[in-house]
Amino acid sequence: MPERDFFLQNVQNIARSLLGMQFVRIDGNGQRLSGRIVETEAYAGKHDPASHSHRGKTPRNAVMFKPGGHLYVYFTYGMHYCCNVVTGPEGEGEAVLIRALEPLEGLDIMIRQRYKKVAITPQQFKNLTNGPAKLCAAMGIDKNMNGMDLLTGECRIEAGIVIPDKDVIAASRIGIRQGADLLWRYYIRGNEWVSKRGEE
DNA sequence: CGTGAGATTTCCT
DNA sequence: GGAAATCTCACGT
Repeated sequence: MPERDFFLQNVQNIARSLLGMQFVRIDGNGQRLSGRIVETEAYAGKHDPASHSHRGKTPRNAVMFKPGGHLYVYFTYGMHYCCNVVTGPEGEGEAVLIRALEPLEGLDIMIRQRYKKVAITPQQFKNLTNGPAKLCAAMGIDKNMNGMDLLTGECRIEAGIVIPDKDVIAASRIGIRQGADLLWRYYIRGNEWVSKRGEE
């Protein structure tokens, strides 16, 4: 499991390094829910027009200004939660959005939390964690987990497999207008769980 | 399989 | 007032 220093690096380095690592949550019953991180996006501080922190601190984005290694969970489109790993020193307002996971442990619990039932179709299984709001639903992440420290909490990052540079694709971030020219979205080439794949 | 409407909070203009 | 770091469902192909 990474130390604090890992989360104080440059936000783009961390977004790329998180590919292949595991995002783990220990739920209220002590069950491990986990997935391999296969897609991320870097959001920088005040100079990144697409970042929530671009216009300064508000009640919603306050956690982004904590030191790296905290969890920033936001509510969006009136419906969904998305989760980020805060990066950089305190006050920078940088974070990495976790956009997609390849599910590894606790699949039955994830399926129940996302679909409220046990039996699902193959199409529903494909949609379990291939998007930022989908993986939050499956992992049971909501506003109660906003601000949690990943180094001590029930939610953490663990070492996984190493992804070589030739298998990392950098692309434009999804769902934004400002800053669309920056290639700050990273994903694993050919991975079936990536939300939107381009040329591979 | 593709397309389009709807759900409905937070923050900015 | 309206867009936003999204997803689901209905309906047509």
